[in-house]
Amino acid sequence: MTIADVARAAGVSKMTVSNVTSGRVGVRPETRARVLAAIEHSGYQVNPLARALAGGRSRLIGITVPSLSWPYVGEIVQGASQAAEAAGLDLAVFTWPSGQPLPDGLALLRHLTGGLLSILPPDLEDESIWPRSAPSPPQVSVGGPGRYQLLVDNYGGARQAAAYLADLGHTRIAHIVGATDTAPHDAAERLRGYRDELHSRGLALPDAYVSPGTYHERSGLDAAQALLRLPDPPTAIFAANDAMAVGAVHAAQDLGLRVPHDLSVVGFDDLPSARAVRPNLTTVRQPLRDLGRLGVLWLGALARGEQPSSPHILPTELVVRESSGPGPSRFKGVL
Amino acid sequence: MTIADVARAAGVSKMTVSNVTSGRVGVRPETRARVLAAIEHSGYQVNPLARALAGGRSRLIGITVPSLSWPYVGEIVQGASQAAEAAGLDLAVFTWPSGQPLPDGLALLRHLTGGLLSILPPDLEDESIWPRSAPSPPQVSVGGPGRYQLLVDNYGGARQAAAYLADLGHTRIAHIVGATDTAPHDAAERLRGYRDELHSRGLALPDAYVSPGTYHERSGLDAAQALLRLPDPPTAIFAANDAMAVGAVHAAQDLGLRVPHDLSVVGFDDLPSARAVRPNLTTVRQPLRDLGRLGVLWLGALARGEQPSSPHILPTELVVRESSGPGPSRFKGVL
DNA sequence: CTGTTAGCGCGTTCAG
DNA sequence: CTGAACGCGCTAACAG
Repeated sequence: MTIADVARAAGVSKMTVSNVTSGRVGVRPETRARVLAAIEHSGYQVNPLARALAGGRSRLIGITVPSLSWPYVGEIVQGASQAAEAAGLDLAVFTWPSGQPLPDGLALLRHLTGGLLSILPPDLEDESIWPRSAPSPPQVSVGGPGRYQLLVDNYGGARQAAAYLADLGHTRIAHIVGATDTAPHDAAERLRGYRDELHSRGLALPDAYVSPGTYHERSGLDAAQALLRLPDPPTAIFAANDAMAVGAVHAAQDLGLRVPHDLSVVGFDDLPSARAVRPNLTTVRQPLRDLGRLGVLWLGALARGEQPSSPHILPTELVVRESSGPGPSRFKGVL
Repeated sequence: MTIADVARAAGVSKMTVSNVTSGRVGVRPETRARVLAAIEHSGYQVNPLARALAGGRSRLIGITVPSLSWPYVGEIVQGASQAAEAAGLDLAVFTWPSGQPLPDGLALLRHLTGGLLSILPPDLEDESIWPRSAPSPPQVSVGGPGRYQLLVDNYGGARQAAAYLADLGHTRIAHIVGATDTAPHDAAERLRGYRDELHSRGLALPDAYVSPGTYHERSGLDAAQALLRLPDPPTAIFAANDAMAVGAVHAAQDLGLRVPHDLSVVGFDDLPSARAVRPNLTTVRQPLRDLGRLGVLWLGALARGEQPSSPHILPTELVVRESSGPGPSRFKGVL
């Protein structure tokens, strides 16, 4: 079943069939009906490969992600997926673990897709994935380097969290840092925001209050355990993501401390799990779905020849729930 | 940069370049070296589209998933992804929400991929996704209908869970059923396993002990709350997945009950989150990553002309953790 | 409005 | 071991 078969059956040329399947104008209604009937009758489907090879516009966009087992990534993809569906586009997801070489499958994307969205792309020397010489589809980068980048205000979000805890009366506020290999930039920015905010308030910040983590729940538990055993333990912990914040809550509970009464915990991300945990997590919300949605929108704009202003930095939002409360000074003063 | 350019630069024919890039034998080493040098120098990359269009074998496999925001699905994809990488294959993920029409992007898969793995595919009248007439790549189905299907022993797993609770001395064991729209077959099988096991032991099973859920944490919480407020509340709850089990734990805690002392809770799935929850969840482990891994292996076998014996049913495994304990009879007898 | 002529880039016959 | 010719299915130009 090729376009030629349909053309023969409808008594027209291949070109006319092509015009019909591509939804182009300028085909007489009765001719169109005849072609459509022939298509229906034969069960013909256009071959997207041949179409792409011949230079037709692609309605497929590609998205590369470091891993699909991180809920974080799933949220972004979900946002992109919805936006793509709304725009009548198809979305193909490729995993591209950071540090790994470029998967061969991506060569395909280059020829087949109308645009590429990369989540946390590895930091390539060259900004582009493809050899510069050849023409490539537009690409937008989420949280990584690139010509068109969509970012989240990690620095500002961290300052929000630190400011919130300080305003509650906490003076001993520790931070569990994110992994420095997975999303190094994000982790560094959150650390910087935390530091700057505390410094600006003249709060002491012992080295021991900055504890390394891996973004995994377990590392949050371990880090918090160590923090809480310090001679002068923190009364509040700001973790660089929700998973580690949950670990911190568990560490506190293991030591017989109550959250938020004895320890306040603030996370970062606001994944659905933040609401499924007891106590519900106070956290800095990242607009993850918006990230995916905007990425697809940008790709559409780029395809239309428009130039989004890059980089675009999305704001975060502090979501106060149950894992945070007043600092000890507020109580101690009264007692 | 086409194959012709490389051929010209290396002073050979296109055929020779093709032989080199396809790793075929019968090219003189020095010629091969010359070609490789020309490729390196020019930054040439084969166009997978043209290759596929010309009938070459594809190293790409496709996988369709209902959604990427369910951790359940992420695990399977992760397994498939690892197996694909090990086999030197590329994997493209497409979302295909159940109930939705076939995304156009899948037409592409048909022409481009060497095989298709479908997670929980919608129940099509016709077993195959494509029109039967045309040749299609092999497809294996995970948890859904199809010529080659990979399944999990949901029935057996549910019996394991019910038997375990009964062996602990529980006599009042309730079940929170999974969504009947999302993965109806799975939910029904788990319910059937639960029923059969309790019946075989002659345990009473009031209608009120079978409570509907949606697979979401919130529905587990609501269902458990209702169950625990029954005049004769259950002492154990078996939920059809981990998320609802977590909800049940929270419902119990909200009512001042201790888990597992006052209520035992068993889940289903054993997602990573089952270990990140307090108390750690006792649950029926599904080999999700194996599902993805096996799917890719089957696709490879099918490409080689072998016929896997279908359906293949993978066993589950009961993982005992902290959310389950002896039934009240054991204690009450002593007191 | 429709048909004709060229390719898109590569793999595959066949001869040499 | 290599080279020429042809075809995969479709679309972009240009005619008519």
